[in-house]
This record gives sequence, C-alpha cells and structure tokens, in this order.
Amino acid sequence: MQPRFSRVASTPAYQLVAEAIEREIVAGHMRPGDPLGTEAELVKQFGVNRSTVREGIRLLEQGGLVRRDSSRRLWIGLPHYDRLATRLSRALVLQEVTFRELYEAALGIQTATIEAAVERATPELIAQLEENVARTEETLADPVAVSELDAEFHSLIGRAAQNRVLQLAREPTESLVAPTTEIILRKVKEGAPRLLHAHRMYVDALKRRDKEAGRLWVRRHLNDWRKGFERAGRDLDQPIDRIYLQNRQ
Amino acid sequence: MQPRFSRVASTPAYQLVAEAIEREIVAGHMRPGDPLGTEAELVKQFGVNRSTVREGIRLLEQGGLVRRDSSRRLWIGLPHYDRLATRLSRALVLQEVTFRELYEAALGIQTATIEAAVERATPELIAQLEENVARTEETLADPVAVSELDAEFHSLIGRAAQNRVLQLAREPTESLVAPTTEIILRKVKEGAPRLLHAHRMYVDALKRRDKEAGRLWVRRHLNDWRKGFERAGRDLDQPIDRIYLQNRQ
DNA sequence: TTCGTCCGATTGTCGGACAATATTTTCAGT
DNA sequence: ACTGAAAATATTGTCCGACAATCGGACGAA
Repeated sequence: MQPRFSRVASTPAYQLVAEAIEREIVAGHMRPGDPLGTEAELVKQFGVNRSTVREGIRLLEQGGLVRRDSSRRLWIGLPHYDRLATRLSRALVLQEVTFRELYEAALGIQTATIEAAVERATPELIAQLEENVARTEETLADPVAVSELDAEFHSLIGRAAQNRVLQLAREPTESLVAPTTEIILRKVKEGAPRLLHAHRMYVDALKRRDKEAGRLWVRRHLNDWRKGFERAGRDLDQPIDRIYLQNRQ
Repeated sequence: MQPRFSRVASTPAYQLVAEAIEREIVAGHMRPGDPLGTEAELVKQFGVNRSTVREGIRLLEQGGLVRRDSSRRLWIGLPHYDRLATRLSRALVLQEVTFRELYEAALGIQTATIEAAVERATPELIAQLEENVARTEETLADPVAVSELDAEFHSLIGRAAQNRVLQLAREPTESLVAPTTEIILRKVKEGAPRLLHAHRMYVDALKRRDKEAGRLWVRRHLNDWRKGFERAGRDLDQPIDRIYLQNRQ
C-alpha cells in the first residue's frame, strides 16, 4: 500500500535555535567578531529555556561559527583552515579512502598550488624555502627530521600560493600523505636524496617563475612518493590507516 | 617583555565529554553504525549531569560524528560529503575568497577529476552524461535550465571519477562556481553553445579514454567560464558574494 | 598610578520535573 | 502456541530553579 502522507518530522527547538543563528551569520547580518549576545538575551529572543539555547549554541561552536574567548563570552567566529582541515582529514580516515584516491587528489591540488606559487611567491618565502632545503641537506640521514622538514616545505609552498581554497584542499591530503614519508625513507635508501633534489627543483622553478618546471617536478616528486610507497610493501588500494591520525588533535 | 607563562585554560566538562567520545570513534573502538548508548548510560560513565552530556553530544552532532535516527536515539555516524561540502562552501564564503582563488583551485581539482574519470567511467555513467548533453541541447536557449544541467553534468563527472577525496574537494568549489554560470549565459550569447560543445568533448574523451583531451577541455571549459565572467562585468579579484548561498541549506 | 576589594553579570554545572514519543512487555482472544 | 491490542516502561526534548566559579568594572587606599 502506498503511504499517503510523508512522516511528520518536527525539528527540535535547540536545532531551530542553531539554524536561526547560522542563517543570520551566513546572510551577513552578523559579522565575524560581533558578540553573539548573552545566553539570557537569546533566551528572551527565542522564547525557550536556557538549556535549549545552550544546546543550540553547542551545535555551532564545534564548527567554528561561534567562538568562546577567554571570558567565556560568545562571539561570531570565522571557521579557519586548520580547524576545518583536521576535520576533513578525520572524515577521510573514517571513510577509509585509499592511498590511490589521495594520490590522485594530491597530484591535482599540488599542481595547481605550484602554479599559483610560481606566480606569487615572495622573496621572503623563497628564502624560507631555501633555508628549509639547507636544513634538509644537513640531516639527510635522519628519516624523522627529513619527513618533518618535507611537511614544512609543502606547507610553505602552500603559503606561497596565496590561495585559501587551495590551502584548504591541500592540507587534509598533505596531512595524510606526510606520515608515510618517514616509513618510505626508512625502507628506500635513495629516497632522501631524491626528495632533496626535487625540493631544490621546486625552489628553482619558483625563482625562475617557470610553471612548466613546477608542474614537472610535482609529478616527479609525487611519483617518487607513490613508487616508494609501493616499494615499502604497501598497497595503493588499501584504506589509509587510522593510526596516522593518533598524534594529531 | 617576554611573557613567562602561557595562559591557563581549563576545559569545560561538556567539551571533555565530546572529546572523549570523539577519540573513541577516531581510534576505531566505536564504529559508524554502533549505538552511542542512552544519555543515562553516558551520565553514569562520565559522572556528570545529563545537561552536560547533552551539550557534549551536540558538539559532535553537527559534524556528523553522531547521528539521531527517527527514534531520536543516538548512533555513531560517518561524516558524509554533502554535509562537509556545504559547510566548506559556507566557510569559503565567510572567508570572502576571490573568484581567482576558486578558479585556480577548480582547474587543478577538475583536471585530476577528469583524469580519474577517463580511467574509470562506467558505461552507465557515460550514458547518463550523454543523456544530460542531449537535454542541454534541447533547452539551449534557457539559461536557468542550462546552468542546472551544467551543474548536474559536473556532478556526474565527479561520480565517474570514483574518488572520494576529489569529490570532497570538488563539490565546494563547484557549488560556488555554478551559480555564476546562469549570469554568464544571460550576458554572453555564445556561452551556451560553447558549453555544450565542451561537454560533448568531455564525453568524447571519456569514451576514447583520452586523458590528454580531457585535460585540454577542462582548461578550455574553465577558461571560457573565466572569460565569460569577466565579460559579464565581474572582477575576478572580488570576494564571492554570500548571496550565492542563500538557497542552499 | 597601581594594587586590593567588592559587586553585579555571565557561564558552567547540577538536580529534579514532566510531556511526548518509542520500545518492550503483558495479556486477551483465536 | 500465535497474533495483535493495550498497558507499562524507557528515552528524549524541554523546562525550572539553583549555585559556584569567574570575569569586568567600580571604588577606594597606598
């Protein structure tokens, strides 16, 4: 038999409160930095109990739309990269995405990133990148140090690109790819020198403002990563392991 | 003067509750689909008041880590694309990113997407894409219909790629780029035919499994979009407008 | 000015209560 | 013994009132 009516679903009040506040923020009537108002005021405006208001606020708090400052007062907040990025990486782990999926996405995102970086890299950032390369050369035998410097290097490239959309897309993939670098460096002897050389070529491309070279070395660098990953005995089509997220928060 | 001490920050109990549950989920001790348990049980386990437990649960609810089903009971959830994607686009709007940033990111992400789609597109999806193209041809004079079909087309390409990381990165950029298509089509006469032709070439590349052609037409298609955007009198370096999010939820 | 002290305002937490609804159990009728 | 209705129970959503901890500001003393 065909049901005539769809099920009635009454939205709980705390959710309505959250949605109302969210609408005001997204619509631009309340801007980041504005005070949200005290709980007592919200109670009066919404006509519900303080507990209900508080539950509604908690819904928004996690997403970064409202912030508590030192005085525990509530302000309209601006969801920021790192917060969203860690959420995203966690979601990717829970979805059990494979390394192949990560690799393909990283290739596209990093290619776009290096192109933007070639266009807009400042002398300061290039200096920082060169300093990073110098430190990498010094500690080339230490897999832990090299993989940390590698993560920093790509983070600097991301900053050089001056593109927040790319930054937001880059960080989650990066933070899942990065932990494997150490494993690879331990197993594959020529990994560290090749990594160092690729980084040198990156910086060189940035200095010469050569997009084609940038693209080329992104491909090579990620290709190295993928091959090293396989040579370390891992399967590209396996889900990424949730262990990689343990030491992040 | 150098501050000697970092600020002391005591974490409220409701947040500790949320973090404890979150840790268990991320660590894999509780899996998506498991029941979270009743509030009374959580009260006993955490040794705090029910209000506190409820506030903690609300923190996780919004992110999709816990779900309420029809019976209002709580289950461990799996954060899903569309949920995360809409929150991402919202964040991008609030950050007031520019169209140039969107364009650069879309170029990288869509290039990677088409490459994956060329590798893995199924006959069913290709058929759906062809049907989409046919409908586009029929309604070529109607900007609203064409822009809707354009959005559907790219969504299908995303599905064809079978890559969840790319899908997650693609959707937010797409959902911000899409609303401008209609504006462009109204102002630029040759826009619709060019869009249609590009879509045809996409499908053609998929059928011939030709990555190079796929990349080429992504570049051309997005280039058309950018030029149309400028010809419609818009500035690439202006922040995207929050109006574009009004009719989404 | 700078330092205590007080006071009101606000948040975090608690305990209890009740209505609405979902689930489980009981039980009558076959 | 099985089925289906009715009652009992469990659980969530919402409300109320309360209190300690803390913050911001005012006020006055050194």
